[in-house]
Amino acid sequence: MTKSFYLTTAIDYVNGQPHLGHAYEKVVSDVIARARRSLGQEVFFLTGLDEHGQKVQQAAQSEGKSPQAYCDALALDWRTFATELQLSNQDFVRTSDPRHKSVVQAILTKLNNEGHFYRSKYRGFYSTRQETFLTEKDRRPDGSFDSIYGEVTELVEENYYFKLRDHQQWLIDYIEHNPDFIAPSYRRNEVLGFLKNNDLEDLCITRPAARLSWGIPLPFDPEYVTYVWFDALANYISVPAAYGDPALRAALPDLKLNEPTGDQRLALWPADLHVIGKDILKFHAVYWPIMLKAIGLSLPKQILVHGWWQKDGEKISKSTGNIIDPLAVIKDWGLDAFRYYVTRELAIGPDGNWTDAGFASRYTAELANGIGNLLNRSLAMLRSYRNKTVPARHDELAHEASKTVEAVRKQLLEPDLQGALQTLFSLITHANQYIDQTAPFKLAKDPAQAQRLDEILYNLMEVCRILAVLIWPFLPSTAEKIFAQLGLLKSPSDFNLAVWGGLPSGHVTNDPAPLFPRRDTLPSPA
RNA sequence: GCCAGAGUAGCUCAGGGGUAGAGCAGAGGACUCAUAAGCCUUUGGUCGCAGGUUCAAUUCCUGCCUCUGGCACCA
Repeated sequence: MTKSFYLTTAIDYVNGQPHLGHAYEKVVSDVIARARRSLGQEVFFLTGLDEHGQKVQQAAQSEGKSPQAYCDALALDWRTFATELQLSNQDFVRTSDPRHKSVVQAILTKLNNEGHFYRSKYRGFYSTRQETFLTEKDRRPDGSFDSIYGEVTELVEENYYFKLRDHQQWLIDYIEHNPDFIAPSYRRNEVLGFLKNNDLEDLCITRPAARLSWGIPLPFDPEYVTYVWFDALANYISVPAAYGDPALRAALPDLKLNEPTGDQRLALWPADLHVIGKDILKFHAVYWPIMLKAIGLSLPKQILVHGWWQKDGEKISKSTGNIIDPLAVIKDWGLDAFRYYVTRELAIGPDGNWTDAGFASRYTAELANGIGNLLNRSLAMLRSYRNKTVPARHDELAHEASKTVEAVRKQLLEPDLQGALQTLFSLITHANQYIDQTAPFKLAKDPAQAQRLDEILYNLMEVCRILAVLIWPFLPSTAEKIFAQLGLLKSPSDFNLAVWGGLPSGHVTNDPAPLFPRRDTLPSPA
């Protein structure tokens, strides 16, 4: 059993409908997953939902539903969302899954037995709305609390805590010795700055069941449910454990979950990549590694931190109506146009700025006039001049194409998705220049130039074929369409197909049809 | 306030001790296979401000100004 490339997204809190930020993270992750598969790796891509907590409990109550029924309904929307984005995830985890609960309880039992937890009283001001205790730092000069906290009450509570204090130094060392552990590097610097300038405080990992019943009960104290950390973060290992991952089974020998047999067993841990938003960096780069070390597991290879989207230079906000509805955009422009814009517009890391004009501009200039038109004009010429039949192989653009292929391969592995798209589009530009320089439409009028015309047409068709393979991780449907128009029966999902000379002489293509029809309207307001 | 980082063409950004670069936008042109697409040419800049080091600074140093991110929740 060889270990798969294991890739996760953050699991989203099931409190409302998916928006652009969720869609972005999922698409980026999916492109990486598809790229790795295309390059020949076995990939396990996991996404899912975080369902426990007070907000869900309250929302369910106000709708007169059980929390589980409430989550079931929303989970349907989120699964549909994943489908609409054409995510290629292998599994979809929900923290209310029985398999997840079993793993969480096994972890808690083990860490409790090994003395990682202690019980302690805490008196403080509690904000129900924010589900958090407030400190003196949260107070305003007049002693009151900001209205974002809602009603604040003072209460005394006994809870369980996870000892973090002893873990600070090894974690600093680990991050310093593993420069790729947190990417981009400025996020790594932030974490190191935090770890070096603050003393870690122990982590409160429970809530009294009396106050919060919608959670996973502590196996050693039914008066409590576990809270956030050992619930949500644990999804990354609960699913591998359910698939019988050897590393996890070894770390959690008392796990009460049937082990799958034969082909269903998977080796996934350690994760190769956690894709997360910058808001949850600390949890993933500080708490999570410490939890894993305590459990006795190795750390994920990389935490890749993406930025947030703005719209028209302003913060996206439901209350001001400054929002993007990804599903509306997809309905209007097509999924691949959406996937293209969010991966092309910004690198993974910095914040991005969504503008409808920018979206329309990339659609027209790059998708319609770029890749769409290149395929269209190339196929149209082959149809007019050679009755759709591919001439003998000729290698005039082979060098340029293979240079592009190798550069894209590197960028996909990094992963530099924006860079890969830029590289790939340089081949489109090159092919368009080639058409102008060689003017096949002039040669077609002179029978004496038939040989030269054959050569040019072959080069164009072959570039289009290779482009489809390169673009497949980003725009799977478009890549399939290109192959279909080229009359190819295979799927463009294998990077090995991006080798020059794949089109056999005599092969007959199909008719051209615009991949991205030009349009003159802006996307409808979300 | 503290810690990073950034200020370069209308916009987004790359670069880097010695005549300033790309893409998009703008202007002009030749062509016609194509989704009136594509191609070629081209106008734009005291490289944030002030000092310093140097034969030479946009680049290195110092100070200042402005902005962004992090330090508290949120994809």
